[in-house]
Amino acid sequence: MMNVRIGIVDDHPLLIKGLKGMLEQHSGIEITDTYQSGKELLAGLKVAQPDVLLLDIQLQGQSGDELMPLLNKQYPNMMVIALTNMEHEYYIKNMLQNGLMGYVLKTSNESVLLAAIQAVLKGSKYFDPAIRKIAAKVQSGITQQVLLTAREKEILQLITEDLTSQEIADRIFINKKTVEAHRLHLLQKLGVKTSASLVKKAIDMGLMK
Amino acid sequence: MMNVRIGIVDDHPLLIKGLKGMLEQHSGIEITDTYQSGKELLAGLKVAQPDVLLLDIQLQGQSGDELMPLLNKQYPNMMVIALTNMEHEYYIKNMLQNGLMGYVLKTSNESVLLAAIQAVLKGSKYFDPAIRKIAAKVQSGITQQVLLTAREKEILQLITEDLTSQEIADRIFINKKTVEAHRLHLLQKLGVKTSASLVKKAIDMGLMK
DNA sequence: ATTTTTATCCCGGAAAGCCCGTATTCATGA
DNA sequence: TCATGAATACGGGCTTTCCGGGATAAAAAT
Repeated sequence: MMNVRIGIVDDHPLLIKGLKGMLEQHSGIEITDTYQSGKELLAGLKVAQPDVLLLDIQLQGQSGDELMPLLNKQYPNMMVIALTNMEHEYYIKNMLQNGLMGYVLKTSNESVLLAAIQAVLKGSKYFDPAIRKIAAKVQSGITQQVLLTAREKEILQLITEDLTSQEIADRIFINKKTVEAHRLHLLQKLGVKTSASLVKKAIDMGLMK
Repeated sequence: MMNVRIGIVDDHPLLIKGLKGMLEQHSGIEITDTYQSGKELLAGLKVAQPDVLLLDIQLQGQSGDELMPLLNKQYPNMMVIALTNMEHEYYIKNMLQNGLMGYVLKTSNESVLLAAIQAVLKGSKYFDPAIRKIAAKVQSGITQQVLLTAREKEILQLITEDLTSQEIADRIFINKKTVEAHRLHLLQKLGVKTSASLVKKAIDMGLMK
């Protein structure tokens, strides 16, 4: 394998340490930087950029899919591979639209990760076998992605925090009827008829933690 | 450190491989077995038992907190340390009641894990600093465990499946008012006032996946 | 430049959920 | 055995959500 400098972003030090030890046994691979948060990453990249970045999505603070647009814009030559447990269409689509080159699940083994690294170095995209079906669907544009507006996400969050529409309205200074309209749109977008199953479905789809 | 044989149960091969490489750099530590599922674990333990078992909770198939009672009964001399992201009281309590000796979060670093291993080898319990407050609360018996009846769990499940009280009533042949009574008890037990946040809380507490 | 879409906001009425009761059954242990 | 509590079941009354409308302004597409 050609010489490659790799960066790792993950909030699990145990995983970083393990991954580092593992990857460095391969000649040509060098782990140049590891970061435990988005903040650390952004600071570190100003100093030096790796060729390939392994990026977890679930990070405390700024999440991977919030970071991705920034990375794509500021460091377009850095190949980013998502290394995560999130296998929801929502994230795969979001990340791909922002220049992600590879997607590897943490449940995969070493050979998959190495294959992904080699692929993106050649400029090709790489998807974990376990998510190829979803990735193909997403890339073909067949999916009609459920996209929530900022306001809808905000309402959804407050709904899970045990607030009624009236309480939400008071909190964010809009009419109660408007909150109910947002609720209706949430129900329609996720294809359910009760707020209870809305929450379940949103969690299942990865729209919220 | 004294000689110790360690087993690891986790469905992330990357983490296992990394952890193994990391721990084996310490003299006296030997990783004798690694398992990717509860099934593999139970089969493997029949052949040989490690001194310390690092057990993830979120496993596909049988989860760690389902395995724990079995392990405690069949292999009481094996010291089990939970190595997981789950930091909910529900799990900590459940696991501790079934003989768990240590609880380490995956967001911790190497030294915490080593400290946990050393502690349990001496027969003491060890908790990750990040969860000591919760652990103390659980051990002191202050918490009153939320216990749902079979009927309540059944209703809760149907609520998340997008059914109204009337539909649930029709499905299981009871009066709509009775369903609403169960709903009320669910709300009271979990300390919320809407079904939407009930679902969120139930998931957070691990009462359902 | 003008259509089309999207996000946000508002109303009225029907449906469902929430909260106060009470009743019956059943298991437990004083 | 009889008291206690817990689980299940049901009713009335009030609140909230749900769902049919529709309006407006901003952004995107043509």
